[in-house]
Amino acid sequence: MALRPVTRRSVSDQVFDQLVDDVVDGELGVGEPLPSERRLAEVLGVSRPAVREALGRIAQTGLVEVRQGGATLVRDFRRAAGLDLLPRLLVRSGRLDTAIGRSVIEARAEIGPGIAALAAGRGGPALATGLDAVVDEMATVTDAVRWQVLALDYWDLLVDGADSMVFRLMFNSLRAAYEPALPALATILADEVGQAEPYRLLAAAIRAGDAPTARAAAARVLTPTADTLLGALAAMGDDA
Amino acid sequence: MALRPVTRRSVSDQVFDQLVDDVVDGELGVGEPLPSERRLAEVLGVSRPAVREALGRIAQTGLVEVRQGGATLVRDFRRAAGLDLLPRLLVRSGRLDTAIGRSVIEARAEIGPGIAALAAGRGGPALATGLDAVVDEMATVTDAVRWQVLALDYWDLLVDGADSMVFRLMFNSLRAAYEPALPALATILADEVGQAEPYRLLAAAIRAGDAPTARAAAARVLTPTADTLLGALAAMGDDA
DNA sequence: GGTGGTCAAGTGGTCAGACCAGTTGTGGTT
DNA sequence: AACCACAACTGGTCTGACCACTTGACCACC
Repeated sequence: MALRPVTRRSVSDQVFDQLVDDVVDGELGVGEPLPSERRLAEVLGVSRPAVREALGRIAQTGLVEVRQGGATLVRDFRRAAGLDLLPRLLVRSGRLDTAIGRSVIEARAEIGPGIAALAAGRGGPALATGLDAVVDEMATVTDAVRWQVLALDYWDLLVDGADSMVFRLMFNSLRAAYEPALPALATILADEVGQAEPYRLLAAAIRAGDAPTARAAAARVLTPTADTLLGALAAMGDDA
Repeated sequence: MALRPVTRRSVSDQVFDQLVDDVVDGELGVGEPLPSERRLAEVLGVSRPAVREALGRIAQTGLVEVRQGGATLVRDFRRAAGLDLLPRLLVRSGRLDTAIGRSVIEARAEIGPGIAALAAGRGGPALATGLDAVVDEMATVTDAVRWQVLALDYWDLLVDGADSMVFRLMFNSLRAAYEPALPALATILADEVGQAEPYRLLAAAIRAGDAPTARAAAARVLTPTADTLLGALAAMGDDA
């Protein structure tokens, strides 16, 4: 019996979801006005405060622009939204957007080595020891999902070692985007389970404080999985 | 007569600002409960809906966790927040945080070349022509702020050419972070005004579809300004 | 023909007070 | 000691009212 926490969605959460989807899917064109708060409340069968709470969060996301006295206008999220929007773009109405998935994988492969290089210069042996501990556990694991979780833990440590708030926040945003899809990812990447050697080499480069080697080692960690995932995405795209 | 738009801050905006600052500055420790909504409303002299709108946005940012029935708890934003929080971390209570400024500059220098490489593979001559147009204008400009704005326009085009939603959203977040500081940046980088040649070389590499050369050219665009800015930040840090 | 003033209608901003729903701690019961 | 019931919190939602602002139409006036 597999139990999972009950998820309760508040009214304003549901309004938020619905409006975000409408804006992101382009059902509401850029520059067009949203219905008034009162009208939305009436149509959706909720109170105005509930609508307002949702709209306030949507405005913060950069999807709309609200102006007192005037109508609330739809903005171009490609220009105005920040990385926090990524999770909602990646899986849209239950389906994974392959183009966005591709960009996530590319960004991961592009940024990871930079993080490793910074961490090599700043983490020191303490970081390397922590990484090795994770790798030791990875080497013994057989469950594909557990493997992915440990890989995330590994990168979490690495990002800490890079001592960069920007990369930390980027990592958080990216993790939030693909954590929901982690079980699916684990299946696609099942063949990689147990191949801990690249991770160990990266940790060694970190211990040595060798930034260029760490950069290359990180690329060797990331590139194979990136290729596998891009291949899987391409296959999905063909189906659709 | 230099006129600028009047900025009106709503009550819930002010509550939002205040609470974000308190959490980010660590005045409210991680795991600690916030005062109840009713209490906050009373203490701040505003209505409960206003407090709720602010809290909802703060929760979305990942700074707190609200649970019906229980208290609202402070989370560790280093773990939970996304890149959208960056602007509020970079300038905190009017002051620029040098450690975070450093990480922004590092990230820019690290990611820029990757974007250029992607754009070289996807942008084509059309992109290069657009870039050249911006460079042509840069070459004629003498105002330092105007120069920075054009540089941003240049990168905006480049990011479009990379055809990557993740990099686009990252760029938006980073731009949101340092756009407020742009006048100050322009002063520090005044010496770079007019030096458009690196930008032109990058555009040429894009036109040729030569990703490795584009990567190197982007590094040559970014590294000098990064060094200058890091130096300025270090000087600021010494003062404090 | 353009300028500025006036006004009504519609929009978002804020408030007060009430009630529902869920959590937590307390104290009694077994 | 384990369990349970209840009271006193917490956040969630609604209603209806009023304020502040923008918009557009209309109307003088120059």
